Amino acid sequence: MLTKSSGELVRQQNRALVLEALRRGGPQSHTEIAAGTGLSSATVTVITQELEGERILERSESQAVGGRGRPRIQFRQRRNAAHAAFIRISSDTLQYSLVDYSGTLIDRLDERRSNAGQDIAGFVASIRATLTRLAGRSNVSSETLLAISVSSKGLVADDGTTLLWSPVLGSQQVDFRTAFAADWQARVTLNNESHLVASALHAKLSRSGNGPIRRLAALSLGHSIGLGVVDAEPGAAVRTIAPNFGHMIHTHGGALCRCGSLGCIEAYSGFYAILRAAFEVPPNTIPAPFVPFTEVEKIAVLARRGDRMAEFAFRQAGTALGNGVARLTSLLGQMQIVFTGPGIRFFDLMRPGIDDGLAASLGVRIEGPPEISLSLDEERLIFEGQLQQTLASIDRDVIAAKTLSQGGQR
Amino acid sequence: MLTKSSGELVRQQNRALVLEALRRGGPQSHTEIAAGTGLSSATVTVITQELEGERILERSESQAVGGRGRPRIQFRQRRNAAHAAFIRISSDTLQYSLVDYSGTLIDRLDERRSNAGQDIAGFVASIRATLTRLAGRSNVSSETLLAISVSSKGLVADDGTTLLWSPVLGSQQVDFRTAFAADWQARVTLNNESHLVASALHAKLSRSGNGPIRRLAALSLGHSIGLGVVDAEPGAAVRTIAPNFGHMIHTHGGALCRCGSLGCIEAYSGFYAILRAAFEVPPNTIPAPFVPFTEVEKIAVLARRGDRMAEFAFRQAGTALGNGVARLTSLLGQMQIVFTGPGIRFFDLMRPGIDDGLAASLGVRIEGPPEISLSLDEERLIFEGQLQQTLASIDRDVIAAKTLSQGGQR
DNA sequence: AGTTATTTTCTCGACTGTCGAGAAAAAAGC
DNA sequence: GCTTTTTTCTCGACAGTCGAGAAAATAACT
Repeated sequence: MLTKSSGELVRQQNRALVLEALRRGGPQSHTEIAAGTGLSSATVTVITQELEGERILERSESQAVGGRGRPRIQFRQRRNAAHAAFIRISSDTLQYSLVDYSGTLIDRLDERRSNAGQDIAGFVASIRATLTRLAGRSNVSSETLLAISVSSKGLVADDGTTLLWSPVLGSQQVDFRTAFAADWQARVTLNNESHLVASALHAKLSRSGNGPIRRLAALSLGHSIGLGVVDAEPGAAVRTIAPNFGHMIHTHGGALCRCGSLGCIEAYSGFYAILRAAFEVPPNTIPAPFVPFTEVEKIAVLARRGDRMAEFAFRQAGTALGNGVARLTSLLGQMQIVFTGPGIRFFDLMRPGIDDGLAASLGVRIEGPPEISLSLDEERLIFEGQLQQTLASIDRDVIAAKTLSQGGQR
Repeated sequence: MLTKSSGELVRQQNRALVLEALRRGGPQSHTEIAAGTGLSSATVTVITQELEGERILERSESQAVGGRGRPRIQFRQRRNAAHAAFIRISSDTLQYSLVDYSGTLIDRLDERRSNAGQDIAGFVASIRATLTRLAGRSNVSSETLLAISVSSKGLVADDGTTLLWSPVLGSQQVDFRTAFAADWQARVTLNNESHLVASALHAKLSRSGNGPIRRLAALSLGHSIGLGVVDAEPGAAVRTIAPNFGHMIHTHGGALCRCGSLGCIEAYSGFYAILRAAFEVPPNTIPAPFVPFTEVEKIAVLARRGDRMAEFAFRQAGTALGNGVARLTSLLGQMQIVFTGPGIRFFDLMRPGIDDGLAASLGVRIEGPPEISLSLDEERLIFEGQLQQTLASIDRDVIAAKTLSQGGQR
């Protein structure tokens, strides 16, 4: 449904535009902002003065670019205007990062996770304590910590803050919004890792390539299988989804998955599934909770030497992935696929199965196979995705809070 | 990416708002529009006067609602301000409809389709000729026919006008935009039927129920299987997709589908597939091009009497659908499902299979099964969907054309 | 019939926002 | 010190929305 528009909304929109330009292009002068946004010079003056008064932007007279004329003065985000915290939950560690409003990392802390059974309350309490410690040692107060972004593999609820199922906690659910409500007023979001990877890759490739990419999927291969999809319909806002891909049904009544269901993609393509298939363990065997990476590598060596069962294990994993991607494109349309995660070391072994699984689909037969590529630095992409999404959301909030802000004084 | 905003855009947005309110609530007076849109009375005056000057709206002083005070005067769409044509392609008929800007049907024409092999050029030529005849006899000129909306079962390309694959034409492709370019300047769109059904149902149920529905899928059962999905993310624009559901892979290397692939959902759940399974014809047999509805009914009678193979055929069809819906919700999230089409007469027979196919998924196990209902009047919903989408698109065009319009004179 | 009450529509001035043009500012070159 | 060049800022014009109250149009009342 449409909503009313007015002069004030126009200003909001254009303020957002200025901040977005600054995010995208780094510190910029008055004229650069005007060129980048399409706003007139006069309007840029008004908006930057306003943002300066609210202590969101500051000017840095540096950058003595030789040349005639009045020197440009650059505007940049005032670093202490806001802060954000990221918490990355993975199977073996918890990584905490603290960034300022300009997007620079100011502190980081890695905590080894004990895989020993910890109850959910203890888990949450420990995260709360560590975050408080991290913020404390950088003197970041509840006033300026505006966003907390948690990332994990697994299934996120529609509310965007509840973890429904994860490889780390199983079906023990956590609502991170309520978890942090007592300590912080920050806006809390929970993101699937692959979602962040897809988002970061989309931004990166759209910048470098020719024009924005229509649709992109990031598929993370490892012990579990993750998927993030970015859909940039021209004219509309970019939309991202983090489907429950690893636990989408591959074959009805098929192999037993770690989640307890039968026939999930993960039960064919996850590390434990490859192990199971290679050693001809019956597919209804309860999967090993952890598979050392070296074990999978051993199987890969066997497969590359021509071992039939090892070859079959990777091929079967590929077929499940190929079918899954074919289903994805049947539903959402043709898209570019980027594989990430530790599993891409074995991509060559899975490729025949993937192609096989893809070719089965009418959509692929008509429109051709999707463009497939690999990306190695998953970790960095997760961080970049978190950075982009969170700072953009802070920008939006900062904009909306215009009148409420205590700024404006000198 | 954000775009520049300005005063003129505000006016555009608010003009659109007024037209949308009129679409939703029928003819309305000045005050009703103000209340419905949230705009001030003064603004409504300016906008309605403008639209009247452009000969898009007209006032009808009727509706002598007893009561004191100055009588309300109602604004309504000027019926001749624009026209739209709908062409519905189904396996046995071509239905042409002509509507005016107020949304009332002014002419309709049904043409029996000869199933005899007709070449694609002849098919297109015949449609062009009939549309010209229909418009001619109602005196609708190329100037006022602003939109042509074609609907069919099958797979629509990303461009929104090319039919990639359809049960009617197979993989003979047609780009309807170029097909009509010579005769009309109208904006041409091609929609999947189930897409339109989903869109109409979403609008209808959102109106009647409490608040807008988050997500809804319409699944059409018949000779082929169609799916339309509406995703109304709060805050964002409503998004609709028309996936290639019938030809999404159900089982890798499975039964032979009419499209030539192996293992499509349709190859298990389409009428011909039910027939094939019930009579124990090998699943790699080339499917019958047309299955009379009465044949399927006969099998249903058998199944209801307890015939094992007939029962199995429907159950298997249900499992394929259930798995498909489970995959859909894995990717897009939980949603309400509405079944339509002739196949719902056998819904009771498929239900066990559907539930079975759904239950296999982790998402369903965690969030519970989706809400499922049936809807009988598929044909009417297709028309309503076409009406809503097309008139809304004409409204948008009309708004944008403000300055270019030859209106304004008296 | 004339007056009053009531409701709706329209008009006017204030306010907010964008824009183009040109003034003011600040540096390099001569 | 003056000129040139480039950037930033200021000013008036213009477009749009809004609230308040005037004008319009009818029913009810005397």
